[in-house]
Amino acid sequence: MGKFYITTAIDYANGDPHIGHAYEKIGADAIARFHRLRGDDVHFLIGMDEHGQTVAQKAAERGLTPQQQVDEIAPRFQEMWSRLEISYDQFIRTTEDTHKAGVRALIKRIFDNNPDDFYEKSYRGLYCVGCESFKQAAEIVDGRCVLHPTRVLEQVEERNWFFRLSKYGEFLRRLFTERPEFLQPDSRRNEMLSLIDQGLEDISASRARFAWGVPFPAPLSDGEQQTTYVWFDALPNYLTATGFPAKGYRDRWPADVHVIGKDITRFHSIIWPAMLQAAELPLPRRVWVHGFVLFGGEKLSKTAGVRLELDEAIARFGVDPFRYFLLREVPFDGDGSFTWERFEDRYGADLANAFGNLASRVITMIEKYTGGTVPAGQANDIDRADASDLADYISAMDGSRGYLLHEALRIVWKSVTRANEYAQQQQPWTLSKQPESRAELERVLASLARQLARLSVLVSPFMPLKAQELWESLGGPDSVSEQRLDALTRLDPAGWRVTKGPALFPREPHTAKASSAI
RNA sequence: GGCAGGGUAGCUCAGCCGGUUAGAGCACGGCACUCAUAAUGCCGGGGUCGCGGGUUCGAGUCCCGCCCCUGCUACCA
Repeated sequence: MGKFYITTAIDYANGDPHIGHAYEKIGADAIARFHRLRGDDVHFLIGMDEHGQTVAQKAAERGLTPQQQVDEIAPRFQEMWSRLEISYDQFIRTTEDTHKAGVRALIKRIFDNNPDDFYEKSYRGLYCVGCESFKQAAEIVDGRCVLHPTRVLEQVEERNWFFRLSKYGEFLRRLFTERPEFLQPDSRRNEMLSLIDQGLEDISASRARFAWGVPFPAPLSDGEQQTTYVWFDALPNYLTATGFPAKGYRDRWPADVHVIGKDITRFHSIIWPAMLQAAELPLPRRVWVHGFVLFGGEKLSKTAGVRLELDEAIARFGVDPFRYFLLREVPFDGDGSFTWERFEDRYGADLANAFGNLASRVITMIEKYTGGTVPAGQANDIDRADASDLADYISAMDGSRGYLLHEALRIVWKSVTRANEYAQQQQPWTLSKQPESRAELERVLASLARQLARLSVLVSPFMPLKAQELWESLGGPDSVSEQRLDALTRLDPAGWRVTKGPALFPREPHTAKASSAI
């Protein structure tokens, strides 16, 4: 029991939300909901990264101001997150005044506490006018930018503020070594350690070339006013969202976990902690790096034409099955594939047949055999086996071994299978035909109802709507989200009035095997 | 190129410090059952454990070489 501040990467306002964005939000949402089930005071942050050249450029192309452009995109993300039942508590936008003020305060704080960490330096590099950015050696072939081979790279020199990241190599190495949970999975931590081994280079903290951003709080020595560069603008959102530097930010900061994609590991595990250390502020407790959703093994990318419409995926079976599928099929510590075939298999096997049908058969039997009231019964071996699974479920969800959401779902389905096996073995339908077996029948139905009630709670972080639907169908009090995991082994639905509703996960005629065979 | 991880049934994967007939889920086949969304349960078929050497009484499990895949190798927000 305590506060739990969870964040996701802020999304760049240069397009619509896609499945990659959705995967991260859905995973973080499951973690947030899990913590609410534990009784934690959860604060779940999502947001938009709205500054930078690309946004300004896009806006210019459309004859809009950058602000108009981002004002148009942010609501589209928010609508999608609502649709996906993402239970965020706060939606931050880097164009908010409080964020901009917070960024400047953070930078000033570094100037105050470690004045040597910022210094002016001329940055020389090959600048591609096509990309409007400096190019690294790997992106240059025959002296030309690989993306714009017809343009000539310009040798450009720019004077900027630099941040002394190199100073923090040893600090970060100790952080990763002494607090291995800080950065997970292990593979990501090892990559960052090897990066530190290679030696960290200082990074620029301001830029002259674009104005759509936060004015850097200190002018250069010649008086030139520059704009805060990406790291110092985007990363602090997690801190500025708490109100920093206003009093009270410490009620929330530090974040308990930053949930991010593997492409931005370095920013969150190297640059961000170094910035905070330079400002002498507490570091986040952990950074969790998830993998990517591939589409049939291919990376989703606009250029390669590999894309999957979120709308289409949601429309297929609804929001909850989509959430379930992503979190079950794509391991949260690595990459995984989305395929329609797999989605249909999972929906049919796990949701319609195993889980949905379990709910259906149990509720029907209670209606038929005990008049719709859940009978009373003592805990049995099944409850003990479920309790053991519950412990595994918690350890897969609480971050202690990483956020293994796919693992948690696998464990829940062990319980689903156990319930179906139990029903088959006990055969309440047979018991119902023998008046002398009445007590036995009630024990069995009570057991099945307990199992189902627990399942609806366990499944709720992943499928909040369906979990609530089942909870209501069982006649449970309040809402499923108000239940507590620590009370789950004592959860007793005896006396609840069940109501059989429509199938939880209807099997669709056109996906049934019978119709696919001609 | 360097560093890291991986290549195990049709598919997705488990197999810790080497030890009897290599496991799970899905898919597939058969049987049972009827409470249920033609759902469920039980049984079964199916694997040269990337390739080639080596160590060992014994190797997916250790060592060497090779092939293939993935990630990282820093200024894109």
